[in-house]
Amino acid sequence: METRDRILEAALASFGGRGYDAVSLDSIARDSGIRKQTVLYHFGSKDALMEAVIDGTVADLTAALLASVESTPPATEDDGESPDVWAGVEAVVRAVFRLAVRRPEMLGLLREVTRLGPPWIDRVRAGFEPLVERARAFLVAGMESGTIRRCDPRLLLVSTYSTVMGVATEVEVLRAVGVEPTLRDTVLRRRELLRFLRSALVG
Amino acid sequence: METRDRILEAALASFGGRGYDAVSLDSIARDSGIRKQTVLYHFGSKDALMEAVIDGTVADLTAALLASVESTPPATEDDGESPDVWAGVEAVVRAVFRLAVRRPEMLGLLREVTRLGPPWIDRVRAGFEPLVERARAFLVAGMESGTIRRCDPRLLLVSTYSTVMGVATEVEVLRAVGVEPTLRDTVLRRRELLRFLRSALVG
DNA sequence: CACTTGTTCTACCAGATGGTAGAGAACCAG
DNA sequence: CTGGTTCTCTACCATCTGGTAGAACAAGTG
Repeated sequence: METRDRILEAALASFGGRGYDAVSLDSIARDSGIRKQTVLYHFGSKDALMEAVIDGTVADLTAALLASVESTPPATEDDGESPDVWAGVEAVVRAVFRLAVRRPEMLGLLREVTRLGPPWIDRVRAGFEPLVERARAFLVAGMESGTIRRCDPRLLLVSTYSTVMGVATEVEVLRAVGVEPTLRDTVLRRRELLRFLRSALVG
Repeated sequence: METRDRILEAALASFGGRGYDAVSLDSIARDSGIRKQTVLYHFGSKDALMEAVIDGTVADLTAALLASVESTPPATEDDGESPDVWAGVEAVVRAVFRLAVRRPEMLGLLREVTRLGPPWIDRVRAGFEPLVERARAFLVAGMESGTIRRCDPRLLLVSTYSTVMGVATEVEVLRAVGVEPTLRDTVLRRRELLRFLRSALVG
């Protein structure tokens, strides 16, 4: 069972970092210290390997994000008081940045899959559906409590997602505007992003 | 000279839509109604073709964005009055959405190149440098006139870029939250995005 | 006419790709 | 020891990849 995990790890790094088409089974095998045929023994084909990588990543990302949210008090709907909406947003942003630093391949894979589209994206959509629904409900609750400005929660979710993912992972765009994405710099970026989001959400 | 243009068009559509690695010279030639060797006659190699596609796209995008900005009064620095910052932002967003509808391959190529990184990204960076500098100066002017909240203009630029590009081009993310990216829907998306940006920038 | 130049083609190649067939080794159970 | 299961390997294959060599053809130009 250990070989299987090594393959998955190498495949995640390659697929998330260089992209599905740019990576060969041979190179994944080389990274794992084995032969290509061993890869094909554990996962029947390159497509099947990609499926396994996606499923694993979706599970890990879901777990990380849920954990980050659950460490903050949830916004129950019978709570007359305004729930601490902002703490929730901040927790998620922190989780995403932690992922961007520690497991950048995972966010890279997510980007890659949204680029490749079907059929890969379907697995992600299915796996993330509860998370998306939860985020939507979170925004709606924030609007009803008056903390978040009223608008289409789905579009607000897309805007927020794009902003967070972009600032956290678009290394080349950062360089293009003269920001070197060092580790120390990441903290500044996160703080600016949180200000940006607070303005955008609270309106 | 006509064949050359047909090749460039087909290559742009393929590279921007499916990605550099996923596209073969044979398929580009097929789309252009010619043989692969004719492609290699006009552009010495696949890499050289990609370079030409990138350069053309950078030029076209620059022209489109500059035209959109110049149709609105520029913010001169000796202008004591607050220049109409918001009109500038709105003009650019409108231009990007027009591109997303009419030439989605161009924005797709831009995404692809930021994903591929060096050496491709260098050409884009070089070509966009004046545009980036102009945008940065625009934001700084907005801050000094009190229209835009004060912060690091480079990071604000990255946040804004990410949000606009995401909302305009991330089709699969839109579908994941239940928004079908139809043409009619695009207008709504743009309006919501502008509200989002106004809140985020004005703060 | 011959000669050059520009363009598109057929023919071909070496290397990489995803995938198949099957041998050999390690292990456990009887 | 024997037989079966699990895993990793070598050997091989059909196909596709980017790229080269050079013929065929047209259009000028002297």
